Amino acid sequence: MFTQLLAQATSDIASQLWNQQVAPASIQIEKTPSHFEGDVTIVVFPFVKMARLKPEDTAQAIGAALAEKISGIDRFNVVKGFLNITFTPAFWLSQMSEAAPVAEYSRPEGNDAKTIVLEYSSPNTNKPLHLGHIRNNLLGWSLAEVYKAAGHNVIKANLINDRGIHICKTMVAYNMWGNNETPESAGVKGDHLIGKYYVLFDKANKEEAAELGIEKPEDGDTPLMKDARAMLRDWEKGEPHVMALWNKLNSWVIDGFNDTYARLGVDFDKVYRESETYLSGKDIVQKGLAEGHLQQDPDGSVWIDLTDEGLDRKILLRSDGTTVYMTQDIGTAVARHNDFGADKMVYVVGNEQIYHFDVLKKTLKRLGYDWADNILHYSYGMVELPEGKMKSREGTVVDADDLLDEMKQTAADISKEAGKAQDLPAVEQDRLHEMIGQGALKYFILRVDPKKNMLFNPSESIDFNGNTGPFIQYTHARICSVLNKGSEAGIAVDALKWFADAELKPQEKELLYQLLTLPQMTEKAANNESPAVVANYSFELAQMFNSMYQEISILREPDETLRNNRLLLAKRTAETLKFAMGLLGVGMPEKM
RNA sequence: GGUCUCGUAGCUCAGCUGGAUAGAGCAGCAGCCUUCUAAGCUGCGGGUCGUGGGUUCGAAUCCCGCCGGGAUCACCA
Repeated sequence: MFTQLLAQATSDIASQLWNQQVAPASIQIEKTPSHFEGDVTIVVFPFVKMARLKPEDTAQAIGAALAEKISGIDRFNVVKGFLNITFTPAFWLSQMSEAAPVAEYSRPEGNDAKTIVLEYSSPNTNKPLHLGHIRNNLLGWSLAEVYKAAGHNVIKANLINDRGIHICKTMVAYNMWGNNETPESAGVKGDHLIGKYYVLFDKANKEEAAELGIEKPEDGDTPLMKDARAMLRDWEKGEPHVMALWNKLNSWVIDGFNDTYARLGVDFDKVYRESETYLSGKDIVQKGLAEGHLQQDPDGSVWIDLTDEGLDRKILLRSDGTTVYMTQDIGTAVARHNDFGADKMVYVVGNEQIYHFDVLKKTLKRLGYDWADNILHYSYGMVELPEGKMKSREGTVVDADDLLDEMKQTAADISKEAGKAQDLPAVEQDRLHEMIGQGALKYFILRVDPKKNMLFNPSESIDFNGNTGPFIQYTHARICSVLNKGSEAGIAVDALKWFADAELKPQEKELLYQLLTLPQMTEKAANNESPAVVANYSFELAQMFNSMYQEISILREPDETLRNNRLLLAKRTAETLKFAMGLLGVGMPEKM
């Protein structure tokens, strides 16, 4: 974009006038605020010292030199250390025709393209997905798209946690109360059926604990917990009847997950099962012990001592020689690094596991794997309800499938009330409502800073007006409608007419500027690893468009060149919105 | 207690690699649909950017202290 040109020219001027090297990337160039005259502003305070001039004179000197170098500069003015530059109409108009098509931003030529393995979702197979999982899935998928848009190669991975005490609990409950119930016979998704038995187990276990006076039902010695632990031992031995049940229940859950993934438009290049990887890491730890990086206690357990790095002593192998969570993560990280030659490994996991990943990275480094520095724990905040954290056991969760249904229904209600899209076939309307409902949900979740906890208030539900996904979808549909009406009336968009010498309105310059910053925006989103950047950019763009063309007419403009410029801007806006929101997984309807 | 993190309008959030008068949306009030989609637009009211210092031409943004919320520190995952 032209700001890079401007930065380069300014850098050259600094070296000519004051013999100082200034990196073009470090020069601050911004859109001029609307209450000052000018199109873009260069902040010249950093040059004041080298110029040995007052800020005003420094800006004046740079401005004069720039005006000589760049013919597109019409005039400039100086306010304190701010150099405000105004370009000629012809210069502005040339920018659009020189800009690369939006489609090309999706795969820029990146010479620093990295191979990134990005793990996300990673659910437990004992209960259905809830709103917290949705945040994980959307962030993970969208982050992968953002990386791709910045030119990286991404491998999306999912490690399904299909083994352990939690699934044994549901197996015990199913054996006791299941009566051969299946998802088909119960008429529910497999993950919901399994979730029912998990809750049943927990409830019954609490009752047993209360009767027996056991304090902690979780790790206490209730008969039910003993059964569950016995089943886990049988599973590890590979007892056929246990394996059969385990396979059956897991396949139900995973089928259910896959339905939800498909509905959300979330996918994976590689799916791992913890049952296949849970033994990994043991040999690595034993090797590390032999090499003297680790310690062994008298009872045989193996530890790493990270107290000198501000952490604690952590166990890596139990006294019976079995692995723990950390051991498995060491094993899978090494395998993943070797399998994919990954430059970077990203784990999308909630912020309650910051400590765990801190230990993982430091342990890997201690074991001699220097690439541990390339591990990023992409930790996101939790979704809170007005009454506090979501807790599966207390039933204070927002179920993912229910929420998706509700969003779709709300979209349908609003659409019907407004009398929109009534002429579409029922199937199309259904698809539209799904797209809008999901647009509202995805935008709601992705527009906030991933690091922060976010609040979801079910009683107020998610908005469809204002700074929302549907607003951006609406803007896109409106533009499509204008373009369609135009072509019906024989007014086609002609890219060549753009060169005509017609002044752009200030708002149109702002819109054009925003459109031209798309590549910088995707780069920023990738560097900050934040889909929220994309969401906020899209909203600003849509808002600018709506605001401007509420009053100004596009198709009824009598001047052919002006009309064509507006059509071009409109078309470009629609393409940009579709591309940007695509990074968030939000579909853009042509009608709504 | 140690470590990490968050605190911006009544509410939900932007802005944070320091820049000009701190922005949106929702909620409230007042307007705008025989004219390209009103899921929209325009206007009004609403702020000691938790607090006290420091760094400098300049701090919501960087550093330190304090106050308040959250997370975490298992032979669980």
